[in-house]
Amino acid sequence: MLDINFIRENLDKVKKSVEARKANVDLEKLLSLDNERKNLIQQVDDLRAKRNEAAKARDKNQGTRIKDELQNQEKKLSAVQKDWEHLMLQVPNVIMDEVPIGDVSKNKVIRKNGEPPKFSFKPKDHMELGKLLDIIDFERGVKVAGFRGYFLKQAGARLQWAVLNFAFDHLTQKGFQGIVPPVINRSFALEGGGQFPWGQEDTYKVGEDEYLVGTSEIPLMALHADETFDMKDLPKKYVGVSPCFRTEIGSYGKDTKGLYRVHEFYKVEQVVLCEAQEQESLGFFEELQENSEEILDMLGLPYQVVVMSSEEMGKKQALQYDIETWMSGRAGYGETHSNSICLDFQTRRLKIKYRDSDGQIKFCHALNNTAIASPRILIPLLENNQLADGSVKIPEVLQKYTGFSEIKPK
RNA sequence: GGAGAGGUCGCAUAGUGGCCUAGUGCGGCGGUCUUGAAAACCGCUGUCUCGCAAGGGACCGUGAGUUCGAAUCUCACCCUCUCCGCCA
Repeated sequence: MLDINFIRENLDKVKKSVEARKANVDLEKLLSLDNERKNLIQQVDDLRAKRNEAAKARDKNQGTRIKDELQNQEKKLSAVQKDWEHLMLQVPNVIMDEVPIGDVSKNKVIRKNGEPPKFSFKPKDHMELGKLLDIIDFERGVKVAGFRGYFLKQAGARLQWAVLNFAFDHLTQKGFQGIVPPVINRSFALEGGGQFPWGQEDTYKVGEDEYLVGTSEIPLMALHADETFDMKDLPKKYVGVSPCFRTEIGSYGKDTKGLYRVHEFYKVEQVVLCEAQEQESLGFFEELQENSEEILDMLGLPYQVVVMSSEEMGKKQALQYDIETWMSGRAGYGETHSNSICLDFQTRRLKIKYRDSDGQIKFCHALNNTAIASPRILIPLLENNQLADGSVKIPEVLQKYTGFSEIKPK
């Protein structure tokens, strides 16, 4: 959420951002509602002041008269307030200068790292390999779980825990606090994290007010909702690991085969809360980016870093880098990581604050980035490391977690 | 799931319709004293919101309601604790 004062004072900037994202928000209506709201607040406050006086004087007649008028205006105010809040939640974050304006074609590759492997044979995709090695079972997965269901078996199951553990350990060693968060979250957490209203249909609803989160970023952000930090307690650096759930309703016909787009997966996620200084946040953005790239480097996976365009990035982000990892089965790059700097967009919704050195209370800045998500990351791990007979070599850093260095056809 | 108790300003506690502009203690900040510190004493010390300001208003778990007036009464909900039951 943006500050209404910021919207008023930087209307052009906000408008540009809304247009660049092709977002659907009526800013004019918001501003007129805001005026109405301010007037009503003034009126209601005046009436309350009068009511308080009348009550003090035990003036029943005066009191009754004011009471009626007050109830009237309060009703109006709460209706306007509700519409106002509804619209405020729909205003996307302001994009940073670095964001390319336009659709997916404007996504900009800024860096490539590692060479895609060359094969002397036609590489198999992970579905074939999964079957051949007997480590993925899609047929029974669909039988049991429905569309996009899967079982990971034997070495496949071990491999998934290995990557997750590897990434989790790696970040814990770097000073990130490891967290296993709840994944059934109340609506305030999803709304606060900026998942709602935009991603509502991609979210499973499991209770009156409870939802399955699509990323541990949601509970990790909500963790400190309504808290005010001392400066000395910042930054907060967390690494969460959790299952993630996504309906993928918006991607109905897309990536229908394989492990690429599934309804449930596991993810190790980095989250940072820091002071509200753009330079400092950008420093953490870099740091989170390096961490993810380092993990891919250690796994020996080639990748490219992409700056997401204004229409492709999420509504809560001010700037978003994705990492696309080389997947030999498709002979191309596929998204595996997403790095986001959200400034105070989420923390304002969640009321996560800190007391600055000047005594002022400010909203923290927040960032999040994927460390590793599986089973999607198994795609390049299997496809890029295959041998002619379908065997798959395990990257060295994972071997202490898997306990084997190779998966062989049965 | 059943039965009780409870949610008040960072923490602890007082407060059962108007003297609550929420008291007190602890903690924190500043000062006096001291070579320095402790102790003692004095003062200050919540958040949000409207306003250029002066100054208003809101907030006692959340939301409705009763009343001229609600932390206090009514209803619903959420959460915590204790005991019992069930259970990985």
